[in-house]
Amino acid sequence: MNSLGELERAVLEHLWAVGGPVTAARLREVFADRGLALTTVHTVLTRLEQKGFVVSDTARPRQFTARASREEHAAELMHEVLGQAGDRQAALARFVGSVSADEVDLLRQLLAAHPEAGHRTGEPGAG
Amino acid sequence: MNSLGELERAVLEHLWAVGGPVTAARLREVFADRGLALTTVHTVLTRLEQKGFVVSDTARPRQFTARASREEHAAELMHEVLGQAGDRQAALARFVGSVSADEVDLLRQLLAAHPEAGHRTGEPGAG
DNA sequence: AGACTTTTCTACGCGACGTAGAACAGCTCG
DNA sequence: CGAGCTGTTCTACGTCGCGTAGAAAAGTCT
Repeated sequence: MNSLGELERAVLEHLWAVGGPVTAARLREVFADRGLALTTVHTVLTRLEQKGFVVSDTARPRQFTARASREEHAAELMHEVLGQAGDRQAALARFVGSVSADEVDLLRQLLAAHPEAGHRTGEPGAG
Repeated sequence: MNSLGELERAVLEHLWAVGGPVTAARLREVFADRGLALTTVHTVLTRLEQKGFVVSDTARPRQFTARASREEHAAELMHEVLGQAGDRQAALARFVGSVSADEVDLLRQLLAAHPEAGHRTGEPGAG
């Protein structure tokens, strides 16, 4: 599922941090301390692209961009994990049952502002 | 993070399904269709134990048990994923923003019944 | 003690990842 | 248009995790 290698992970993290498109050459500079060859960076980027975590344009100095933000990615992963749980509801319950108080409050706010779902507490019935 | 091989995964799934302790020999029977050697099953169980997904007693025909239920495991993984997100709140928001309507409702119920946190939305009398 | 069961040790093939050279392709200067 | 530099693709190798299991050691039963 989330099987990324150390370098792959680091590269993806950087793409997330930058937010915008980055070239292989630029990334190489960023990871200068590792003394990587340009092809190494390229290979990693290509693999990340094959795995769907990164996209690139067709411009000449190819621009690589994280397909989703770090948070979107995390949210997606959470869904994946939830999907593996068999009993999604039970897993959700466990999850909610173990988040911090702060996050419980946050969840409440999030749900209060949420547009979706019945929320049948006196709905006129929009549809 | 969640890097389990196919067999490891299958074994863990079975331990979850069974719920209770299982011996290597029993597991071998369960996966008879794969024609595995007993040592293979043992190796897998040992690796799962090293990874912390399984525990075993010291009884002679060693009994292996999943450390957590499937749902607990999923919830733990969700936390791990959330932890990787940098901005936990943003990730939570993304997550909530993309769950199904049914699950949003479930989350509301879960949070309503949740003992933790302030929940200052006008409690009836608790206080 | 002998026979059978269980556990440990060791190892091999394969695929993923870190790593990079070699070759190929496109832009630039003249 | 051609030489040269930059960027891209192809191929490969070492390492490690996983599936797989044999051999041997350790424990159990009668």
